[in-house]
Amino acid sequence: MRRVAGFRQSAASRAGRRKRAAEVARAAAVPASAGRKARSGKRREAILAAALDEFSSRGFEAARLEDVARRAGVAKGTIYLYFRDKENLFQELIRTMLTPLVGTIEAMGQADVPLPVLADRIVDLFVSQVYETRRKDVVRLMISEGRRFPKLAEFYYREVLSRIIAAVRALLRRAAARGEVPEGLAEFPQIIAAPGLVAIVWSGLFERFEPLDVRKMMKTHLDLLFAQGRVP
Amino acid sequence: MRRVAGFRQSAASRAGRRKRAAEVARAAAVPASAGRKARSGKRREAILAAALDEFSSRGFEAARLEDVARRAGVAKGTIYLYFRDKENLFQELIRTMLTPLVGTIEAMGQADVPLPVLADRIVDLFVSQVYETRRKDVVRLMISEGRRFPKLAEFYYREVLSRIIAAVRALLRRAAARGEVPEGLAEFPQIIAAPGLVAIVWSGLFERFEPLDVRKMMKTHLDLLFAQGRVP
DNA sequence: AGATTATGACTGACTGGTCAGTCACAAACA
DNA sequence: TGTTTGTGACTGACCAGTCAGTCATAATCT
Repeated sequence: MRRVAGFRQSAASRAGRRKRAAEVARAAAVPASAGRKARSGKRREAILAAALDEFSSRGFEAARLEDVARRAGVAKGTIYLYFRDKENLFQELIRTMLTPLVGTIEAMGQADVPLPVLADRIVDLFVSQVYETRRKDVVRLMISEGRRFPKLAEFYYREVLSRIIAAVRALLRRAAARGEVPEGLAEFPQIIAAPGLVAIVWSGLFERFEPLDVRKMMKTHLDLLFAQGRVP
Repeated sequence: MRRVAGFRQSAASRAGRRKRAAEVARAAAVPASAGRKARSGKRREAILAAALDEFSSRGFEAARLEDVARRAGVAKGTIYLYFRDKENLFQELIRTMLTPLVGTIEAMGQADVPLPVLADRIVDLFVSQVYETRRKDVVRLMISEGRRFPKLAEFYYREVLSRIIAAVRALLRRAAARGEVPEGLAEFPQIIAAPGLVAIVWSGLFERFEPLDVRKMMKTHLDLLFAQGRVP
């Protein structure tokens, strides 16, 4: 995987601060006093967090593992003790950060609550668990780079997306059976999530020109969709 | 990157293969018979088309200008006669392919047609002018790479997106005034476009696992949103 | 018209900068 | 002490962008 020369600052200008920064970061990230097991876990986490920062701001290709290492307070070679290669690091980042969310969503899909309450819950869940979180960056990364990592896209589809879709679809079907939403909606759970995705893309590209009230947009959207049942 | 006018290997030793290769490549892309003006235009187009192919399949960073050149039937250096650098090539690609669409959309925003007809028109416009077109790839590129090109995102927002949003918003306001859609919707024209964006992302990442009927999804969505007015 | 000269579009080998991944060695631990 | 964990200089491969040189075509001349 290759690089573009023009878009980064000169190597020389970065080199000066490097050593000092590494020492500071390392001390901050992993206290030398902890046991080996705990220390190892913390290192892994530190590397993943650093990787997310770097991948997010420069993109997967342009991100330098040396910068990831520095940010994690670790030497470059150390990354290779925890991850097979750059791609595997990316994979583990996605897996680690998104898999836990699935259970939460599936749980939410079980309960049959009144639609207005459901709308609020969906909005809250998205905003508090994704949008205001580093998960937003992970999702953005998946959107941006996923196409070039078919295996990763497959993993994500199988382990995350298909399960979320199934949960939402089941929920919508039950609501449709009660006549609260039209039948057609259950066929496209993607519609429910669409504004969330728009918000993530928007925040990365256009927020600075025109801020977007995510919460309000999602609420407006869901209220509109869910209002169908009220006037049969 | 600068060059010192140092020693290069003798020109004569290079000249041997040149002529044949040049003729073959050029013949494929641009007939040598055309006038200089026409020829130049075709070359530009050929390079842009090739760039779209390469950027789409490998991403901006990983795309090699040498591959773009080969695909366009042109030498690498020729690209630099038409575009300042790789980034400018990307910029021109976006500008060239998306700007013309704006007028069409603004025109559509003028007419006040019945909502069900409007829904069909929006779906048709999106599917026939974007989704089933190379513009889909351009939009995908914008989504994927736009964050790392703030100037490009700004251009795109100013010249394309803000105008589309304004047109759709005006349309929605007029519909709201007639009571055909709720007031709230006009605040978020993004909601109208959201499933289109989802479709583009989906097609790149998950189509092979679960195909998506874009037309039907968009229609379902718009019919739901626009159904509000029918039952006051 | 045909011959001659001028132009600039086009070529592609080359350079300098870049970085993922390796490995010989060092430090920390138990 | 031996084992595990960590280090960072190094290497091999990579590619954007350059520019001296070429040659098809246009312009000018006869």
